[in-house]
Amino acid sequence: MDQEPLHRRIAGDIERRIASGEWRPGFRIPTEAELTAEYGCARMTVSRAMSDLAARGLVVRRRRAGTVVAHPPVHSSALVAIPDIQSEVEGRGLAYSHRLLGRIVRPASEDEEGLGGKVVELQTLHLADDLPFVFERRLISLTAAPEAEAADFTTQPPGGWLLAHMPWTEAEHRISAVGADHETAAGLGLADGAPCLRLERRTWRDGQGVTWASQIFPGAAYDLVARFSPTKG
Amino acid sequence: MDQEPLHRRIAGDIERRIASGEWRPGFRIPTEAELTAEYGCARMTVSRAMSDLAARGLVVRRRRAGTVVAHPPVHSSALVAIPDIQSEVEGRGLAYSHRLLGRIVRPASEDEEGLGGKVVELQTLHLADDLPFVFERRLISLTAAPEAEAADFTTQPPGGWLLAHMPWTEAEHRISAVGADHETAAGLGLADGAPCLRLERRTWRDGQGVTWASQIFPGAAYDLVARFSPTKG
DNA sequence: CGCGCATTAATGTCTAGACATAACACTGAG
DNA sequence: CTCAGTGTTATGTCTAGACATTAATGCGCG
Repeated sequence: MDQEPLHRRIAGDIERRIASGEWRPGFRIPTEAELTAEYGCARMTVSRAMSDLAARGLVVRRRRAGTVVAHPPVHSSALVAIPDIQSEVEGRGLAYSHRLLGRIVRPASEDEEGLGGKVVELQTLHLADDLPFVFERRLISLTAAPEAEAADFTTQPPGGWLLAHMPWTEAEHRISAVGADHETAAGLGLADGAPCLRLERRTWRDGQGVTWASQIFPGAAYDLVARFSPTKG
Repeated sequence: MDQEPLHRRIAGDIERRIASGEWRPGFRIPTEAELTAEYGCARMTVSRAMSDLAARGLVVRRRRAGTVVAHPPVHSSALVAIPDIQSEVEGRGLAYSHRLLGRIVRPASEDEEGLGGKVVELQTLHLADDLPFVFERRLISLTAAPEAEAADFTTQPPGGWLLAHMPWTEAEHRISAVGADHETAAGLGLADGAPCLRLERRTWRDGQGVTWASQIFPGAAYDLVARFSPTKG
């Protein structure tokens, strides 16, 4: 009944004392030598435990000065995960489906320069149990992904196709609230101007724009939710 | 000019090959024995490099089966950081200020049970260069934070006060789009029903509810934005 | 007093082993 | 053919050392 390796137990002991508030930020933790004596093990074992805590940002280590409990970051620290639509729908136990509403190939306009010369423009409606869930407008760069011109987006939604075919190296998300325009409202079955959550997503691969997507969720039906604790990455 | 420790160099070499796409997800990385021979070092050194990569989620290690490049997570993987309002405003080079619009102490209602018996209810308006930026409603549990009854929220906004006085162990965020109700619209200087971004935040300390906050941003004026690359945590 | 230098206490890296453990692969019995 | 046992392989943990690096500290000199 060993189960837990020693270095994990040591790290856990320390973490518990930090989480409980017994050791507040700035508190200087016992040295490796002291912990080595306390646990009766080799220094490397203690060292590994402490390095792990340092890597997770719970403590700060400095030579000669010792190891102190880290001050929690003041900024950010709070996140929301943005799910893949299909996983999200299926995760709620609903049947996922989608309909391709429009598809044209056209030259990129001026403000879409990053996507190169030619793009595919798509309109897709994502449904959960046959009810409209998300209205998506998407541009895919044919410079970055020429295969997209031949891809069949009626069987696979464009997001899933891209995930499989074009890994990205950089992305930008933008979340905002908008009133539904006429086309969106019609697609989602809402009144014009109804509040909706818009998620814009742009991705690049090595500096070349790959895709731009605007996904619009009915405000009443969908929330982005995240639950987390500060110590867990 | 050594600078970089060997284990870091090894991990870096591997990471580069993963990032470049040379080693795709599922690819089986050379074994520790092979890398040990290649770099002419002890196995522990290679092991540490690989453990670090595994801890960061770039590779998956299994006994006997070896180490393979991890498949990027389908869910999450995409995040938005939620900033502290004051930092956000000041980060844009604007002057931050706030006004306490209302403050009462009352018993918690039924659906606020998690907050305990008595709560402080606050309405605060956050301003950027004296223009309305966020309308915030907040409840603070007096069970979890009795000092809140005496705190002066006209000098320090409740979010900042809590950050300093009550560290949380768990939090939940919820982002949604709503139409501005009459009170909110008045505070922000919008028309009733104008689309707004609502950020709800609940925090707990050891299972005891600490606070609930609803922050409403004018849809036209504010987006949550995040830019990132997949390998960086 | 203040400045520079040597001391030394702490972490950082690395080695060459050892044994433990998980899981794939094979083999022989039924 | 199937299944249980067994061997093998790769990772997981741990040790007892060694030397390197950093920076706080104290000390002596001017």
